[in-house]
Parts: sequence; structure tokens; C-alpha cells
Amino acid sequence: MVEDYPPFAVTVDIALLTIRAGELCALVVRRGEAPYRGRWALPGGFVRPDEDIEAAALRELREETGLSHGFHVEQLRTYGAPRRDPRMRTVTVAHLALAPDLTNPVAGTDAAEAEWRAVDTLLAARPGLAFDHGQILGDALERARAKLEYTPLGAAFCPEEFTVGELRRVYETVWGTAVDPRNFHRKVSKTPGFLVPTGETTTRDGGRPAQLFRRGSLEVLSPPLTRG
Amino acid sequence: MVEDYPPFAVTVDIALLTIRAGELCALVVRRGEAPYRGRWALPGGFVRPDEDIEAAALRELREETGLSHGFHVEQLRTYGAPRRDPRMRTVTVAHLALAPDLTNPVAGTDAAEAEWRAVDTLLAARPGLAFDHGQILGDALERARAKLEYTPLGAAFCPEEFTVGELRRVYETVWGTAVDPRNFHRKVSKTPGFLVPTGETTTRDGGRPAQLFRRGSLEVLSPPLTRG
DNA sequence: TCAAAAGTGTTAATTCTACACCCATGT
DNA sequence: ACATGGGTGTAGAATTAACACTTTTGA
Repeated sequence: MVEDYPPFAVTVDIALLTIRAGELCALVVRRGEAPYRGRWALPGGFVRPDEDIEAAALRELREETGLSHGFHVEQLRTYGAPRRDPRMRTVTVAHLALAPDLTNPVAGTDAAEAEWRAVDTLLAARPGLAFDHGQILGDALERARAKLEYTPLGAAFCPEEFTVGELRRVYETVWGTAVDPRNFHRKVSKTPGFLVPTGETTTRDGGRPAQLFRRGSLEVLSPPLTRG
Repeated sequence: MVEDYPPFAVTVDIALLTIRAGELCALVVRRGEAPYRGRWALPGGFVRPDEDIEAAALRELREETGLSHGFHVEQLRTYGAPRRDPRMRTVTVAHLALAPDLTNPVAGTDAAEAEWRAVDTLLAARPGLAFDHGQILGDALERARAKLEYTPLGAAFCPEEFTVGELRRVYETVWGTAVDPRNFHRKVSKTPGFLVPTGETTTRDGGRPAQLFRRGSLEVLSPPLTRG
């Protein structure tokens, strides 16, 4: 009875989001084979026989970006409709990953063509992403928007050192709304643990020099920000 | 290459929570076979070859409780550590389910011994639940507590018709804190869509007669309640 | 008449929102 | 000098938290 179970393929797929040129973008790869040949898909792949699921997600990220740290990764949801992959019964554990603008290092070791595309465009395009990846990307976007409201996760989109104004622009991009700079500044700077000051300042955004910060502990904390 | 993938077993496990006698309880089944023979485990089982994952979870619920409706069910998280089941590589899609006090109908069609046990006790017991079910139950508890704060999900623990006082006791039980009856009453009754009045009243809780309500739409809505 | 729970009113504290306003730089 | 974004102050609105008080029943 132990060996008598229906076999499934288990994969991980990753909705890796970043902000480039003021747009929320996702990393997608062009499929080289059927099914969905030529269509964009989220990066992902099989979980190996002795590999933890989270480790598989991190490995895929490393393979696609060439980088092994600096991401925030969390499990999003598992998708397993019987015919979501026409070749075989496949269950995919989708992950949400957030990263700063990685500009160059996108073409990783994987042979497939990989690109950053605006999330809006990907979700609106017909035909859309391969498999159920449009659904996954939509769910990832919803999760990211929600988590920015009650966790310091916006900082995951920022580089090592960043200003409060840069952080605010992240929120404005993800939510698609304007955020009051004065109130935002107060909110984040008085939330303990959200921002770690470096002591340095920069004028790269123009105007008066702004303090530079590093991310505090991402997980856990909760600064009630507001979308409207 | 298509057929050359590592095969996994895929299961669903369900943390079914309810409130009995003022205690938050979970449905557990006694394992009849190795591994973990004699230990408590969450109900669950294999996903069938042509079955959607959510359908598998609903089927398990039906098999364990004998009931096919009246639950709230949502996917919780997927657990797939390589050696979580010593027999084979198994990935389980855990679900959180909430139900009113089902008292009698617990011994479903399944042969296994099934019981309601206090969540506290299950989480504190040594040795604990079989497999990683202690972890799953802990995560389910955390999710349930969090969702009660910003969704009308507390009503999922209540019978068809209930009073505001009964609903409040649900919150107090799940959070383990006292909640001010006056403020709670205002909050839930002025949140549109949370409660649907039946027009009836009852005195079953003693004191002045209380209005009876039905659940409004569970999902979606958000009444900012408070735990402390 | 009393206890017990339902439900309403009120007030002070807190938090949010929308700005006015000053600061420190590059051009 | 001035445009630009950084950052602080503040007043009014909205929300929350705490609790006095009235209502309606069963015992």
C-alpha cells in the first residue's frame, strides 16, 4: 500500500518582482519547447529528489539571476489543477520573490532567454503567460501589495542603501497611488526596526541631502501604511 | 525528458478547527500503522490522479466529518521537507478549515478513530503530533488568529444563527484575551455585510434578549478588530 | 427585586490627514 | 537666486479605548 500512490511531478515557480524605471516588473523566460512554445513563463523547475522545496526555489533564483542573496522569498500558494500541464500531472509550489533592481545580471546560467517585463503588460497580454502563470503572477501582485501595508517589505525592493524618498517611490509604484512624502517619512522613520541609519547622506535624488538607510529586519514587524 | 522527472506523492492535510466548550479544538485521527503508530495526526490523504487539490481537501473533510458544507476552507501552506515522511518523498498541501461545533457527526465513514482535542494540548504534548503536523497546526493557529483581525472569518465558527455575544466569545477563545462587549458590538454591527439580521431574538445566553444573525459573505470584507 | 447579558452614549486619548513651512543642496 | 526634494510642525478629523448607563429578560 505504501508504494501504491499516484505519482506527481512537483515543481517550483517563482514570481520575482523588482522595480525598474518606475515600473513594477517580473522576470519571465521565453519557452523554447511545447507546450506554450514561444510564450513567456515564470522561471521554475522540478524539485529534486532530495531537495527541500524552499531550497529548490532559491536554486532556481540563483540559476536565473546568477545571484544567491539579497532576495526576499516566501511561499505564495500551490497550484495543482489536474490539467494545468498537458504533459503530466504537475503540482507547482509558487513563490513570491522581491529584489532590488538587478539591471545587468539577469541572463544567468540558464540557456533560456530571460527578461524583465512590466507586470501590467504581462497580465493584460493576449495570449497571456504559459500554463496558469498569469494566475500565479496576479496572486503574487495581490500578495505583494497587501504585504506592503503591514510589513516593512517595501525595503526588499531597495538597494543596500537607500533614502526614504526612494522607499516611498517603491510604495507608489507597487500600489499605483501617490503617497504623501511628509507623512510617509514620519511613518517609516518612527517605526522601530524598519530603517537602520548608515550615518551617510546622498544628493543623488536632487534637492537637500537625504539620509541613507539600510533595511532592518524584514519579516515580523508591522508599520500600518496606507494605499490611498 | 518529459517522462524523466522525480516522482512525488502529493497529499492534503487539514487543520480543522472548531470551538467546543469554550476551547479551540482541532480534529485529529489516531494512526493505526507505522510510522507514528498510535500518535495523533491531522486528517488527510492522497490527492487522486484526476482530482483538484482543493477538491481533495473537501473530500477528506467530508470523509472525516460526514458533512459536505458549512466549512470555511483555505489553502494554508505546502510542506515538503525531504524526509518528512520516512516511507517516501511526500509533499503535502495543508489546509485550514473552520467549522461550527459539529458535536456528534465526527466519526465519519473513515475507520480511523477521530477526536476533537484542544489545540493548546496538542501543541504542548510530548511526543507531539505525527510527521510535521505539529508545525502545520501551529501555522494554522497563527493564520486563524491573524485572519480574525481583518476578515469576518470568526463567524465561520458560529452555527447558522448566532448572537453578537456568541461571536465575541469566539474571538476571545481564539485570541485568548478578553474583548470589550460594548465596543465589539459596535464594531461588528456597523461593518456592512458582516452580519445579516434574521429579525429573530433569543434569550439562550441569559439576560436581555439578543438579536440573531446569520453570516454575511465571509471572504473579502475587513473589520479592523483588535486582540488586546 | 435581583442578576445577567444586550445594547447605547460619551469622553479623553490616540492616530490620521492635509497642509504650511523651513532646510540644504545643485545649478 | 531659485528649483528641488528632505524633513518638521501643527490643526482638525477620524478612530479607538474605557467605562457609565439604560434595557429586557429569567429566576
